[in-house]
Amino acid sequence: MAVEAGVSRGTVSRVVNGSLEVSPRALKAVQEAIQKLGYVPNHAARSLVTRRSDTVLLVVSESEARVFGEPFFGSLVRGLSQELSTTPLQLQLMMASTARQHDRVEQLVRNGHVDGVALISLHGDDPLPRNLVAAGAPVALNGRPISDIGTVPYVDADNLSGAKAATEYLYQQGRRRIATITGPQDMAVGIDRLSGYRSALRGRRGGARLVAQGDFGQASGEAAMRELLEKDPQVDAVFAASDLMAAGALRALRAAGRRVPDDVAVIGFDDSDIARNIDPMLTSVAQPVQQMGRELAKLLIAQIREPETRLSPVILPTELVTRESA
Amino acid sequence: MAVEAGVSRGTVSRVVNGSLEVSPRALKAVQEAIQKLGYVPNHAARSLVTRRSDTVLLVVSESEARVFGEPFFGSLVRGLSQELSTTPLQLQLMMASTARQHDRVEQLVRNGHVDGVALISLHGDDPLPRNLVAAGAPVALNGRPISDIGTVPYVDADNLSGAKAATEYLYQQGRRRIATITGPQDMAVGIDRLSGYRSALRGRRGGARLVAQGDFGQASGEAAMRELLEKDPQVDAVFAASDLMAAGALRALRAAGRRVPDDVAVIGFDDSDIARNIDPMLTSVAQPVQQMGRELAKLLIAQIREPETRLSPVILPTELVTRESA
DNA sequence: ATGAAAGCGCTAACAA
DNA sequence: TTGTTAGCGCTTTCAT
Repeated sequence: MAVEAGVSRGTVSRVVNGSLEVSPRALKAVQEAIQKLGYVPNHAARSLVTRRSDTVLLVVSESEARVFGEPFFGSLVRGLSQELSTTPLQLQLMMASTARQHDRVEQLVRNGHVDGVALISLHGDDPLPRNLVAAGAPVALNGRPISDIGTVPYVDADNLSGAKAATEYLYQQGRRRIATITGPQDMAVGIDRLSGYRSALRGRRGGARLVAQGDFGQASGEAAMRELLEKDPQVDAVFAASDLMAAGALRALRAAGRRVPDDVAVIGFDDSDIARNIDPMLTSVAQPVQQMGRELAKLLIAQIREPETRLSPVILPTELVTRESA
Repeated sequence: MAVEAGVSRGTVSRVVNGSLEVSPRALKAVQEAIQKLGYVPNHAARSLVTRRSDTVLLVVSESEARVFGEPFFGSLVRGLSQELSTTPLQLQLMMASTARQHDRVEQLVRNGHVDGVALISLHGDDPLPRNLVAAGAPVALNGRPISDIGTVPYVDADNLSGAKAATEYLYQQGRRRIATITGPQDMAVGIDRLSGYRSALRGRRGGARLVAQGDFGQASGEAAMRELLEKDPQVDAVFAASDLMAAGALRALRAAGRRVPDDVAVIGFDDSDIARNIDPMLTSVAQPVQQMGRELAKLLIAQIREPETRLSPVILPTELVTRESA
């Protein structure tokens, strides 16, 4: 390589790494040699001396993956990958739910095998992000951590506004007995979507406050809807904190002989495949999952470039997609 | 490290790599030192000398990702990751749809930056697998390649048997005018599911052959169902090559005033979220996606361990999951 | 069974 | 601006 271009290895290295202190002549010679030989720097050798790995790790704490549903994962990865492709960073993947696996992640970080870590679907108050930050690694979270970590930047959808918009929409449609089916209240996403509902109804007169608990799953939505119908047979709208629960609600409503949206309007959350394919098609709050992946990557990239940066959370807007159900 | 254990670096290396030619004494000393110091070998340094990367690359040819639906991706990755976690291999991810990106994958392989490549959601007759094999890299495909490559091992679900089982089930339920909604006929998965339908009806008397084309998407299923109803208003069953198309068919049937399953039985394929959440819940053919991920990894691992191995395709069984729609 | 030493391909500090 | 050189941390002969 160096011979081919008639320069020293040092100069080749300078060209490859975009150093400004290279003569146009040498630059050209090296570039041509690179072309001709199809030269690609050896990653291991470079990594050995620079002590960078040019790798970011995506850690999936499997446990809650189900909560978000799988499509979430694919879109997020797509976004991450997209953003990383503008850098030399490679994306590495690891599932880690057990403590043992978490230890392994910590080791990878401490030994400089990865330059940064993105964490998704974390357990409530997992200590992993804290430990990682303590180890001095760039870290970014997906989803607001429930125990406020303060120092770890995260990306999340604006669940509160989304839920609020959905509820307000129902109110504006003239609905006055608006119920909600919540997600688990030990997760930020569950809490925030309930807060949004409450906030929309605050100060409104005539608005009933009908809350039933769910776990984001279909069955829980169906049960919750039955419960709501029993509590208040007059209920004329329901905001469910997930599409799956909305689908369950739809079943319960049909079983009870209520027409949707004529008798009861239904809104879900996530704008998933199900929303588009169920009958009636669900009005739902969409979150920009792929964009969230991109922002997650950006958070990491910024920290890797500028190790001392303190980043703020990134909250991405949600959007109400109206279809047949409300 | 070496000092701590009172041995040479060479011996440490021997212990770490499980060489048999180490005295129990030295072995113990080194192991204790490793424990004490939390030593982890530097991956870059090792890779530099061994010329292995201990990394396998998962390449997603984005274009068709949609066809399978996103949940597919998540489960597959989970399986892959699970299987790889029993080895020192790391999973690296890359989206590559453009020719440029394909080139990059080839370069990574040629320069020994990855030890093997798994390819998913390939375009019909993508040359990438061939090129990769030519470059001497272990390769494994997900989904039978349409142009028979012959030398590249792949993993696939038994689409033919699955489709056949679904159709036979309909027949056994007494249905005699069984239609099908196919997937695109330029993909193995579309072709095989149609073949399965045909094979089930072959030689059966009274069985109508009603075929309508779809593209795996919901809208195409709805249109296809309308078309089928027009062609044969007496149709009493339909096998759709995807759950999405089955969901579309359900819509068309409801619009036409047919009851499911009373008037028309419906079976989908994929056993996706939608199948479980739609009303009526879909009877559907399940494929073991996570298992497919595991097998994909195994294919790679086998080739990495034994470079000259010629592997056969792995066809995994499908299963008919009966619910309300048939 | 073990130590000594060479060298994997690269970057970065230094000298020129 | 460029060449020279010293390692980065590891594995792997080759001696012993």
